[in-house]
Amino acid sequence: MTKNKTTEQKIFDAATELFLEKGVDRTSVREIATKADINLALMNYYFRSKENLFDAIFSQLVKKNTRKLIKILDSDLGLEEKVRQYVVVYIDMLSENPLLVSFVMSILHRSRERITEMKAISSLYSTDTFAQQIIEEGKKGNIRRTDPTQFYVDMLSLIAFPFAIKLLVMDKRGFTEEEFAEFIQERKERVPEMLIDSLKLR
Amino acid sequence: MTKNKTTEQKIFDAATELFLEKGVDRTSVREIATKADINLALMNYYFRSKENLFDAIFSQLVKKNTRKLIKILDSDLGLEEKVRQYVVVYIDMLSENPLLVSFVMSILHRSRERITEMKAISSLYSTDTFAQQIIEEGKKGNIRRTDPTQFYVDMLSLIAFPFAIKLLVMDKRGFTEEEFAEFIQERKERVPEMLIDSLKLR
DNA sequence: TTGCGTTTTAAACATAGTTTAAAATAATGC
DNA sequence: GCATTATTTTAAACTATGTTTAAAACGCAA
Repeated sequence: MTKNKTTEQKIFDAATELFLEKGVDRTSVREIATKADINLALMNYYFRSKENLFDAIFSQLVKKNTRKLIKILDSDLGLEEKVRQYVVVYIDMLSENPLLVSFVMSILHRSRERITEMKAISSLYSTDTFAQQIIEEGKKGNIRRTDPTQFYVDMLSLIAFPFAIKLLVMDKRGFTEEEFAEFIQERKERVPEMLIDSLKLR
Repeated sequence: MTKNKTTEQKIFDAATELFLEKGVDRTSVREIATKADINLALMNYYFRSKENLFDAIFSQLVKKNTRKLIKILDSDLGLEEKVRQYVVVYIDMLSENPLLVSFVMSILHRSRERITEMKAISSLYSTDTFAQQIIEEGKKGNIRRTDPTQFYVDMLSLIAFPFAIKLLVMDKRGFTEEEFAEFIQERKERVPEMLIDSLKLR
């Protein structure tokens, strides 16, 4: 019963598992073929190339994970609450799926010029109600006048970068996996506080 | 006169240029050999492997660039001034050498387990007077009690990550190179302010 | 059952990093 | 100054990668 999968699905699933486990570059097509129990050439038959297969997998991963985040940004929550929820949900997401980060990093490093063409990227865009909200609240004098792009970049940086430098932090501080996880958990309070503070009038 | 370079130097220089220009993965050994005007096998003769050559180049790049940063952290400046200088010098460094970031990112993504073995990493470590300073000032009640690691990670994130997601930001906001450079320049004021605010007592 | 489009296969191809073993060159000892 | 030894350079081959090819196997409608 577990084996009604189409060939395309078998390839997709095997590749996803391997890519997440050992990284794209360190996963060979022959390895995928073996794990999926298919002929080598079928990978190129169904997906035109390994890069293409990667794109497909990445798109699916991003879509699956960013839906909730975009929903928060586009909701009608107040700015403070919106930031709080976004940070916590995002950090939880990366905590549960730490490989997503190195996955994303590998794209940023890969294919420089082609990055904007990636289908998946488009799903990273919210409808910008968040940016509008920051501008509006600034005009009303509820918060400091703030460049939404700067604020959004601050937010992303404080959320995602620690995962990217995980191994460096662990090595420098002698953290175990558990200690690093704890370190990250603390950030679910620290980061929103910092971001909201930066919006406060002085 | 320009050609008294030893073979090892010729390889090193050609590879450095190519790695920075097109990335490590997209630079072939044969290409390096051609540019350096040497035989293909000499690359393996002088450096044991391409990965090793990369390590050597990376070490040199990191050393050359981080000296100034470590000096600031280990200086006897006050905390505020130290943060200000560190952020500005770091951002300037990455602005002038934007390829350093994608270079570093590629390492974080590469060789996961071997990362701590990298010679270059050690030069990222200051003698931790900075951490001590944060703890001391916290005890004295001059600033909020703060986990130095958290603060350091905040700082690094706000400085470096925007460079890593440069293409995403440019695409999303329709920035030109100049506009992105300007965006980064603004962060030289914004980021220290944010960091210093986070230390203030409330 | 025949014919035709789809799927699968084994084999070959091009390019990558690396190794080898011989040749060329430089250095050393007598 | 020559013979020997060590170092450097070379061309070629080796292995592994992603990809392509052309034939075979399969599925199904006419």
